[in-house]
Amino acid sequence: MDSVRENGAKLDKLEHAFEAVAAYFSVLSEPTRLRIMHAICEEEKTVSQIVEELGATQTNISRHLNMMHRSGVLARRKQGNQVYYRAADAAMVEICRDVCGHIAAQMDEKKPLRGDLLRLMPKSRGKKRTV
Amino acid sequence: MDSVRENGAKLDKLEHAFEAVAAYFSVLSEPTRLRIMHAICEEEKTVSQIVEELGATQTNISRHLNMMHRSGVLARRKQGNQVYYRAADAAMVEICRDVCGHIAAQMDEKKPLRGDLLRLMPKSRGKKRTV
DNA sequence: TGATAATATGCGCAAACGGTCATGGATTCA
DNA sequence: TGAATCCATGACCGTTTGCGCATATTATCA
Repeated sequence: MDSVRENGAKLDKLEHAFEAVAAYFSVLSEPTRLRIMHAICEEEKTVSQIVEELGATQTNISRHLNMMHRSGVLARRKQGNQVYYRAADAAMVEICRDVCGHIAAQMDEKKPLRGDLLRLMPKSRGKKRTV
Repeated sequence: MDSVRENGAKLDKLEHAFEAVAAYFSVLSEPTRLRIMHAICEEEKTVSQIVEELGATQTNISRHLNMMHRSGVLARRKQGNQVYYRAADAAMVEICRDVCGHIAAQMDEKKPLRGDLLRLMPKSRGKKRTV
């Protein structure tokens, strides 16, 4: 019982789990990806819609969207020429909302955007808000 | 109402907020930092305790601890020779626990460590668990 | 079929990041 | 005071990451 070096097998699993969790958080650790979440958490949108809304380049948005899709947090649907993306991981959207509330609260001890940040979630199914 | 370019002032705030939220998630987007959270979320520990428990180098742990402290998620207390670190952001610990549960659930559709991951939080004040 | 629009991707680049080694600063103890 | 312990930090390095440019791919439309 000296340290972390004993029931090896299980520990490897735990290690692997930490990497998975880190990867999960990585998705949300980038402003552009957060803006994307913010843009499509309520309704699916096409790549070009998102590009226009965020004022970013198509290449960049496409990369982020693909990354998020591979990570399983976005789903996509192709319709003719265009591809619609939407949030596929309700838990992530909720976590986003929680953290946004948390940050907004500790950012505004002066009142502003909090509402906007919280908007990250559609009809907020009233709940937690540890804020 | 063409795009994102209208009520500018507020928008800048929102932009800044996205960066803050991304920074917040960045803290959790690294396996070693997650292991640190896992190690001290229940009780404060000294740097050397953490180093030994994680089997990492003192330099590396120290850097992460300082980073997490500057980010406001850890608090520290110096006592004599040593420095005790502890979780200072209850919301973050809770988010960790939520995500760990989420990931554990979608990792084990085969049953293992889930319990260990959830242990991330001490006496889990029964709640959500959207899992 | 050829032109055009929507999206994805290979390549290269600069910056950020995680890590190590060596060292410095502070505190305890003999 | 000097040795030893604990922690932080500067310098450096390889890898990853976010980005843009150009190009490929796919689908619509004339």
